[in-house]
Amino acid sequence: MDIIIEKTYDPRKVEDRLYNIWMEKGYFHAEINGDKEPFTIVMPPPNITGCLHMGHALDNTLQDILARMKRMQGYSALWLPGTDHASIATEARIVEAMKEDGITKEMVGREKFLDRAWQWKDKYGNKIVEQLKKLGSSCDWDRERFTMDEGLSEAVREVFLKLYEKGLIYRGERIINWCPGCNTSISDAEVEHEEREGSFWHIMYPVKDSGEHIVVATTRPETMLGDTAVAVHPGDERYRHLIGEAVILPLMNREIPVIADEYVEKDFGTGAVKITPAHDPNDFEVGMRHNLEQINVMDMNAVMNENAGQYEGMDRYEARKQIIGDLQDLDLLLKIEPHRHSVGACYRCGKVIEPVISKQWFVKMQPLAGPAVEAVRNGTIKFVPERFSKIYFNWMENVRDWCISRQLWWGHRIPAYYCLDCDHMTVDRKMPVKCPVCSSSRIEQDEDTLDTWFSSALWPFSTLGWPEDTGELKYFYPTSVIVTAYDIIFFWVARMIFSGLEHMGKEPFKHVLIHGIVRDALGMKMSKSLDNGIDPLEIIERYGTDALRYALTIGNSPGNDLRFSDEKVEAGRNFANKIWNASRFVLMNFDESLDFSDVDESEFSLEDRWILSRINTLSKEVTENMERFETGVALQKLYEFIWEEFCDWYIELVKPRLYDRESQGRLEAQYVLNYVLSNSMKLLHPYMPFITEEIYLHLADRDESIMISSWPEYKKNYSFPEAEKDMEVLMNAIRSIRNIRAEMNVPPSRKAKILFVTENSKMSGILKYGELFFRTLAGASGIEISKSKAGIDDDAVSAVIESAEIFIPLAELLDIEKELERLHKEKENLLEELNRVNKKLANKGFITKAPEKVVAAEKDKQVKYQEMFDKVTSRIKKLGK
RNA sequence: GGGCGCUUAGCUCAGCUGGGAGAGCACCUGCCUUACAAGCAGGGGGUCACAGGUUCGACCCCUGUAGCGCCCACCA
Repeated sequence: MDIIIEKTYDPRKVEDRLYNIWMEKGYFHAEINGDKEPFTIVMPPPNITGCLHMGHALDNTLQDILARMKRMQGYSALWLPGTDHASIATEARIVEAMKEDGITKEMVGREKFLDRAWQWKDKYGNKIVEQLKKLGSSCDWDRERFTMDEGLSEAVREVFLKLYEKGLIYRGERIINWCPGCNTSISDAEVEHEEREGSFWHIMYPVKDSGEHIVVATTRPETMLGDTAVAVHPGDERYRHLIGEAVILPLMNREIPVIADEYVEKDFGTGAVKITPAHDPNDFEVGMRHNLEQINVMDMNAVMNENAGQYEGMDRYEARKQIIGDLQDLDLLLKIEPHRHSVGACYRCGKVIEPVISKQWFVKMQPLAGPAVEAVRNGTIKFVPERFSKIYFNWMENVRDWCISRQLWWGHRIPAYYCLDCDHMTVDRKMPVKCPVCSSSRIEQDEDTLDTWFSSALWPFSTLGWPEDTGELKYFYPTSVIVTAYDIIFFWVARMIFSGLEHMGKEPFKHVLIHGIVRDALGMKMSKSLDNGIDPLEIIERYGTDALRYALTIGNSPGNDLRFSDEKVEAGRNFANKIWNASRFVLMNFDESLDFSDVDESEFSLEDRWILSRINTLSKEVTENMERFETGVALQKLYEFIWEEFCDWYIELVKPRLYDRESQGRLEAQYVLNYVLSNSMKLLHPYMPFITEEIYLHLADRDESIMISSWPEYKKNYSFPEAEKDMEVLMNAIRSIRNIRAEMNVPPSRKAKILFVTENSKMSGILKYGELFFRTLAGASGIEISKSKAGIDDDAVSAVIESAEIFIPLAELLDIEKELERLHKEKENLLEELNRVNKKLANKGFITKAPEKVVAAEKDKQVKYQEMFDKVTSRIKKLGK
């Protein structure tokens, strides 16, 4: 058995091999099974442009943890993977690549461009899938989907048509966010607002036929070329006389009216606002109210157009500079104030977005938002942690119509068709052969594609076959939980919720598990521009997948960001190695010839019952934590159990029984070792799938794979609370003795007889049973238990534990002064405890109002501490002449 | 302008529905003990940001303050 030979766990020899076996055996595949409850997770589809980063690693680790546990619990657990075409990001990458060859989109044309895009998808789309496999992801790869698969595209068309017919999708001229970098419209959610240092330019607009000027303040002087009014507050005395008058727009020498509108804040700026309906969302609204002309002064690259007069052809910022200069020359620039204000930028390319009026497609949000809010409010869908529902409400309740058309080629083309002869528009699943109005066959499809998120919004049901009425949908939908970072609640989670409710009539998932983002060791967000990203694959190469998964899970609570550091991964690797060696120990002391059916459970020793009881409790707690999505706490508990209780204690306790081949209870020890290790591996498997499987497969009591083994459940017959208490007593005694020996610098070779003094017969029974442990673990040459202190030498070191005193005769090593000092310190500690308890019990309020159990526990402590205190005191008296 | 989160050991973070403060790393001491030095045993270290309040009892609940961070927002 190779496992026994290698002293160090080498993940590279294990991981790929096991993953391939799991794949071959089809363990990841989930079937519709009426005898099982379904458990479903759909993976947030990574972009086909992407490389696996730490965010993916975290997200998918969490999903895998849940999927693996549920699978072992007997659910038909489906984790459905896939990828997203990511229209805007992918198209940008392809365009970039083409640029290097000196070609543009337009040069090759739409069809050829799409060929390239599909090639790109074939080339890179699979990369991330392979990387996800390195993570150990137990996805059902047979059901892998891509947002532009035929079926999913059909779902997109179906939804579009449905919403259109319902009046929830419309086309119209509105002011939208234009990204001059990506050359497309984007939705409100895709605009990132950032506070920036800017300026507030105060510009004088001359009032017509009067020597007066009206001063407007603006952060964007270049838009003045498109001004069609100046607005003031109706109640503003300063400007009342000007309402209805005309002002001359400088530089353009155009007459524009002064209007009154409530929108204007009297106390902000100068109280007079230039109105540019074509380049500002607020001004657009004002313009609508006052029937103002909309003058677009820029083209789609944010370059000034023919409406910009002499500034035509200049970039918007170049024009700004020029305009400021020209105004200065005309003496119309009153002043420039520094001014912090928020600027909208494209979340993809970072370019400052330009609000422009454009004909686009929109989803009407009000009717969809209502039920989506209600589903979370009434608990049908639960956010974990709960606080994120607030963020969701805030967004959903204030959401504006969703601009869904994009001026891109890569994506789902909008299923709207225009007759070139009569302009009639048809929205349908496929292109009409003839125009239903004029019968012309000259028909063209809308040039635009849909927002990427329009298709991913359908992911929980489109991937299960919708709009077909599939068995998968019936069985696996609604899904159980969606796992994602808080930064895409708006983009994705919110849209899945209203889409699921609208098209399926049911919520898309029961729980939304939100996690934070992964930061670097310094707490900085990992980003390409900072180049501080850590490559998960490199970590896997160096430390193994299990160690990475450990680092991403341990001590993290839902919703919180986590800092990633090598130290954490090292801790994970060390843990894996610890497990490895514990397993080596178990296997080295196991013969295949043994038959566990000969095990006599009534022969279980104290330590056997203790560890069995402990893992029994542990499995209950871990299960509960995991079902509450507290994966970090659960893993912490597993770590402590395995390392401390199992390795440091149980294994050490049973060594004598194993080394003596004739010893009684040897078989039972081997059984318990196997049992506890096996169950520990099962509980740990969701977190560290590889090492747990590798070990599990070597154990005596095994299934074909840990993946299809059953999740440890709480067993009444393995609950031994009494053994837990008694063992605790023994462990405390051993700790006390070790402590003394260490403090007195007693060399390990120096064995000493240990004397226990106790009047408690149960205690003496336990201590007697523990003799062997005191010999092997506490440097005892032997023990003696007596009821009285008579005959105990003064040159012994002592310690008190509950209901017993411990004496270690160490004659020549003993320094009385030092010993007294130690005892005094001990006495002080006990006094402190005693005082606290006494004070508590003297409090009438506590006695009458605290729960009985708590009061009783305190009373017990009082007796215990008093007794221990007395013993230490008397010992001090005895030694201290 | 709203909203949210964080502040706990030197560092990074846990701490479940209030009932004697925890882990990893770092540090100190002693150990190559036949599973493991990626280890074993022992140890030091915290006024749980601050100020009030509720309670018999507060790291935990309430109010306020400060510092840090994040999200949302149409005051140009």
